[in-house]
Amino acid sequence: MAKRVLSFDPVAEAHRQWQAHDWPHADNMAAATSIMRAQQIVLAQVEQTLRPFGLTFARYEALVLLHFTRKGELPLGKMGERLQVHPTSMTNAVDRLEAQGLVERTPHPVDGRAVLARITPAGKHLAVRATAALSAHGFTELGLNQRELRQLFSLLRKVRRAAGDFVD
Amino acid sequence: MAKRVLSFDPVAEAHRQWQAHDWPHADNMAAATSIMRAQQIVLAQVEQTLRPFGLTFARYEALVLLHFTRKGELPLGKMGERLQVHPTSMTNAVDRLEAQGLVERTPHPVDGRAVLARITPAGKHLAVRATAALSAHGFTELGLNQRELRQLFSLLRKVRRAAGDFVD
DNA sequence: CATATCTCAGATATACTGATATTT
DNA sequence: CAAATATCAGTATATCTGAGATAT
Repeated sequence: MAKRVLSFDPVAEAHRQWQAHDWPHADNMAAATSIMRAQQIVLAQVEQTLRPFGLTFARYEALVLLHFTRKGELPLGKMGERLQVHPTSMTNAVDRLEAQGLVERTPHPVDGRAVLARITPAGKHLAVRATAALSAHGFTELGLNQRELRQLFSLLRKVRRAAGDFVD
Repeated sequence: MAKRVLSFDPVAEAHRQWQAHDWPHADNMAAATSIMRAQQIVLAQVEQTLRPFGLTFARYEALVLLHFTRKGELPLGKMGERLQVHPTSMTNAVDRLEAQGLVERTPHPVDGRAVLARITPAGKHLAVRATAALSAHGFTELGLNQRELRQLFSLLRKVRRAAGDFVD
């Protein structure tokens, strides 16, 4: 990574350009671009924090999802649905987690088509340790106070709902 | 993609779990997770919109950056710095844009080490058309009013500043 | 000589398409 | 038989590491 710090806000600069060129929806473009760029930055920090644990963010998400499930197991299809990833990507992620001894595949008790991924004791242990590391870096250094954090969550929730992430 | 709509908000559900397990910084985790997931959704829409133009979001960003530059040209290094991508990724992106006839490489007039990427007339034309398409979909369907858009921009700007995206 | 800019080769991660086996 | 679930093979994209070429 270049990792260089700019002396100006690139999104604000782009916003000025969109307005100067009379391109429509400049505020929308700026908000969307902000989401993209903030994610890029947060993801880079998160992946750096997870690397010593041998986890990517995608695999960490899968592991924590299982950890938070009552029986510690879910069909791969449900996991992909929840994490919004392609079925083949889920197969791949579980392949890797299984190779690391963090989850294991077991047959579904009633639906012979489905396969369950179940988190192992080692997987639970790593999920806790990795989350503690993220709490110490990455995920907690957003620079917002509690009111702002909740405001941000609320706004992005609207975005996600409008985009069809969920219905309620 | 699974493209299935959940009947609950997965981030809110995770937030409940973090609180129930007494994991610290639950509000921070929820906000960060919201950023990741919103980006995932917006990016998918954007890439779908750009596909007919033969562009990915990464290449679109590079193209628009050149389009917004006075002379329509920039050294690859500056582009990578601005877009926060690895030098080799920039080389790769310009390779593809050049193969599509949207940019061309020219030697830097004074610094023999540097290479300029310059947007072509075809590149400018495509940048305008692709942006119009994004204005009609993806980037504009955030589901927020103007006040909310600016609030979101402002909050994410704080996040980006705290993460060292820029200084002002 | 040390640094900066770009490129190339190789490795890894994710995603998508299309096809297939199995079960419902 | 049609639909659902998971997997596999092959392809594409993007990222990163490490090395090297050229210029400052």
